[in-house]
Amino acid sequence: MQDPLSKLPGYALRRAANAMMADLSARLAAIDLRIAEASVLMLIETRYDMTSSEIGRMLDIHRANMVPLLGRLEIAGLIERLPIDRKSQAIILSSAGLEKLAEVMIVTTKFEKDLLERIPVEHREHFVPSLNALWH
Amino acid sequence: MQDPLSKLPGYALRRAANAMMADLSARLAAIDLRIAEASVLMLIETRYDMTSSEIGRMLDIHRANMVPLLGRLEIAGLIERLPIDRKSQAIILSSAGLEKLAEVMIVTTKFEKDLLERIPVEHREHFVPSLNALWH
DNA sequence: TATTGTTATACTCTATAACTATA
DNA sequence: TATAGTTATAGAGTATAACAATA
Repeated sequence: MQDPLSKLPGYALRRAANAMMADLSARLAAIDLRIAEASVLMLIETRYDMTSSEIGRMLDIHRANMVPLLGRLEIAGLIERLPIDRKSQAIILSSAGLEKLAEVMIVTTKFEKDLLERIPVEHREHFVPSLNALWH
Repeated sequence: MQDPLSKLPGYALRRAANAMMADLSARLAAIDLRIAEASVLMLIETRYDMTSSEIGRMLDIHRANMVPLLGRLEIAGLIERLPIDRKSQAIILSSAGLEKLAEVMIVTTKFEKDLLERIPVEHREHFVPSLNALWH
């Protein structure tokens, strides 16, 4: 569906992100996860000392909104909470969470591959650096 | 805020779009418009025979969600409805809508300029073609 | 039969304020 | 004083189903 707004970078960015995130959402729904939930699983694999607030700051999710998100992951048995002190707790992957993460990697690797292949090869290497310049 | 997900094209796309749309939202709020509303004003400038359903298809907005959107624009006096037949009506800019559109163009032109300038010059020309390949 | 405009509804995502307990 | 975790709530955005009227 062509329209006269396609030449605007901001408009193209919005449409592309909406289309790709709808695609990713559908793929992750097949393994019962939302995008933000999958992001959390991927993020906490690398460290075993991240608090809910810290995860939220890294993923740009308000800590108030982390509560139901982590609640769902905990009910699904994918994460555990380890007390750091009497105020904070580390969010870590459970063994079921580690298995789920393997599924996440299969889904996201395929997704990222399909995404990149849609971009003409002469533009492809410029894609991630451009995007990261917009929010880093 | 660096994190290990930054290298993933899909993740970078989501973060960049969220950041830029938050920026654009704030700029448009200064002239009492939402992003989708501004998009409609820009789109209907070019033609005087577009129906609500047609606008929705071009902007990827469900026609059920066009109802409150156009309702707000109509209450603000920015659009008018012209009967095409007894079923359809054309959505056109009012004179106030045309004035508002001039403000929209000032805001969005500055926004698009600032956005592009954040992208390193060697990547810049590849940006819009890459994005449009993802949803066109 | 297909489409337009509409109503009603629900779910997700995001944002803010406020509270407590602890650092 | 600042931060962590939480509750409650509200505003957006998005999605589906269903309906009457008209093409």
